[in-house]
Amino acid sequence: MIQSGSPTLEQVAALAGVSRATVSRVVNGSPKVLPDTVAAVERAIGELGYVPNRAARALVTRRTDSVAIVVPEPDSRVFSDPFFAGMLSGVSRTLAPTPSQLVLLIEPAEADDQRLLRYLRGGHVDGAIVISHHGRDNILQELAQLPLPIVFSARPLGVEVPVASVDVDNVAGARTGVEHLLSIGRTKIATVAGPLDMTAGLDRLTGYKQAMQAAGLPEVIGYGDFTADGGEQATLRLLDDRPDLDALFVASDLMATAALRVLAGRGRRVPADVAVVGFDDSVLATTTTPKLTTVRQPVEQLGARLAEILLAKIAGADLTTPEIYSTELVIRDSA
Amino acid sequence: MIQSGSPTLEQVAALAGVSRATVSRVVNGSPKVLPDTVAAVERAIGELGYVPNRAARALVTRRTDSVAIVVPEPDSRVFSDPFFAGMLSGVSRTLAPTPSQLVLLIEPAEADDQRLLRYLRGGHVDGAIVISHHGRDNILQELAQLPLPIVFSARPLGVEVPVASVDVDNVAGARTGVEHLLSIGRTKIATVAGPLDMTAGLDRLTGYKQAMQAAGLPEVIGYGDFTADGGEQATLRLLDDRPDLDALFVASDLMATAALRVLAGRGRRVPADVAVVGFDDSVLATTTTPKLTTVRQPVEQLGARLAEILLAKIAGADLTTPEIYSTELVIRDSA
DNA sequence: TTGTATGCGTTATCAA
DNA sequence: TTGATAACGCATACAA
Repeated sequence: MIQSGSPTLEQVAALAGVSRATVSRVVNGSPKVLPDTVAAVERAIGELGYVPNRAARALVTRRTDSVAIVVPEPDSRVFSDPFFAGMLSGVSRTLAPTPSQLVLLIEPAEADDQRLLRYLRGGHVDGAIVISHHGRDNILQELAQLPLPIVFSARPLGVEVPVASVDVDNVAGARTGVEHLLSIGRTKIATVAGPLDMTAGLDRLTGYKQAMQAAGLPEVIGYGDFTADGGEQATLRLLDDRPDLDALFVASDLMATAALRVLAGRGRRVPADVAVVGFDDSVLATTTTPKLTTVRQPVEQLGARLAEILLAKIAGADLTTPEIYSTELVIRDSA
Repeated sequence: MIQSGSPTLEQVAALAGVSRATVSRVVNGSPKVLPDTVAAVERAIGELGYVPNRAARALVTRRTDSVAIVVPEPDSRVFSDPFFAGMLSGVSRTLAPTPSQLVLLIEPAEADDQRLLRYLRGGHVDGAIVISHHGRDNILQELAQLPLPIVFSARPLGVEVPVASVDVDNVAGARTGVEHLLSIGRTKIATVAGPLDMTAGLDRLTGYKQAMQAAGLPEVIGYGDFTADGGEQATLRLLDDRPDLDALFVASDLMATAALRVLAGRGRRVPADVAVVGFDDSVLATTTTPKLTTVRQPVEQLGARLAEILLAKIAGADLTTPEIYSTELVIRDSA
């Protein structure tokens, strides 16, 4: 609607004294154009301030030069999650040097999946990255079967077909966190788990169980939902049930901040009385008192890798396997 | 590249036994089509799973049905800022029921403004929202003068032409925060200010000064940069210079978390010895110990309003004035 | 190496 | 109310 006076290939061609086709070749970097011609065309382009019309190009190439980030999650909590922020950062950094633009697809509150699927099926984007922080949405299966290059940010629960995905080894990460608590002499270690309909919640609980079983210690499990409130409730219950706890493995930093607050409220010193290990190493980990010892996942790198895989798939690569990266224990003051 | 078999208007027309033009009318909800015809066309559309080709449509209508969120800020810190998250949430919620898609434009690390400006000038989007958290970028002036509907998330510093913008009254908000500290009997009130090349940093400092002057009290100012580290340094310096402080007005929640940690480290009780008021009411405000008393800005609503204004401008409205919303003091435990 | 001609899928203008 | 037809700006097969 704006660029009514925007110059076209035609006008550049006229000014440069060549044909439209030649200008097109120059614009697209075709090798077989005489240097002189190239120079003339580029001069004309500069003079006119020519910019290719994306719509016209997309119409004939059938490529849109844009990829979607799909967030099948009406909840605005997703945005304030440092996980999402890191992903976005990694993805956009990888896309920056390419011609591809990033389109954000949020599932509207009414949750009409069909609108989203129709959009993706409509060829408006060349591919999609699904930030499926929450699992078991029945939309995941449909997304996975779309005739469109697609990558998931975590193994999508409940999806049977093989799909490309990028994630950390949540099981091993959790195990490492618990093993650290064991190594500093704690034996009454409880966990505040995440929701079990998410890969992250499920796998981190598994890691906790593995470490406890290997140590021959009894499991004490509280269930949260990856929110601060949920973490608070779970911690309160755990403390009531097992007043003698000496350590807490909390499945996310956000829930860990709540746990720290609850412990302070109950007069328990951290880490002297109760040691606490979180998961994420998000910005929250350094804003707490004491600073949080936590299991770091390289979120930005995951996002970058997600974008790389998608670009490769768009270019024709056949990638349908999960990629798993490792975590790293970051020891600060809480354990 | 994908939708090679995607049905076109032509095919729908053939199946429905009408012309392309008529199908187009039905798709675009033209009132003057016979109900019977509409029904026939819709049946064909459903049967074929027809989805309009956006590129073809954009080519002729010269509208792209997409708007950009521009982040002239290579720093990935922007993403992890709850401010950005809230904005995004508000914008996307407002856009959801419209046909417009959200394109994310991040300035790549090399900071080549020209690429960004060329894209915006190229008619790839119908309008743009600039999240200009940082000010004085010299790109702001160029953005403001683009022949494109544009809205700023804060009064852009250093831009002389009138532009549409949405922000809170940072001056009044800060004043309210300081007045609360005064009302609970504090008199030795320092501030940890934000950077002065940002609207938010500048205005909140002004608000602090106004309140202190009105109370006839001396100003004690430390300068941070809206990061946790900066807040920590500034707080340490303040405490060294004025050991007798009894209150702190910190210009952002993130810096306030750092201040709380420093105070705890120095053995000062909050709020008994030193009362602390933050600014934002982001998720951080409830993850600290004690929970933060802070000045709330309705970030999501600002984002929503930003989108509304942009849509209005795209529709032809001539809006080039700032809109200022008010803040609200949220009293928790730190003051 | 360059130019000509054609078509991509849609909307809009003008007749019918 | 509907249909035929001409753009929209570009890339590419084919010719020269």
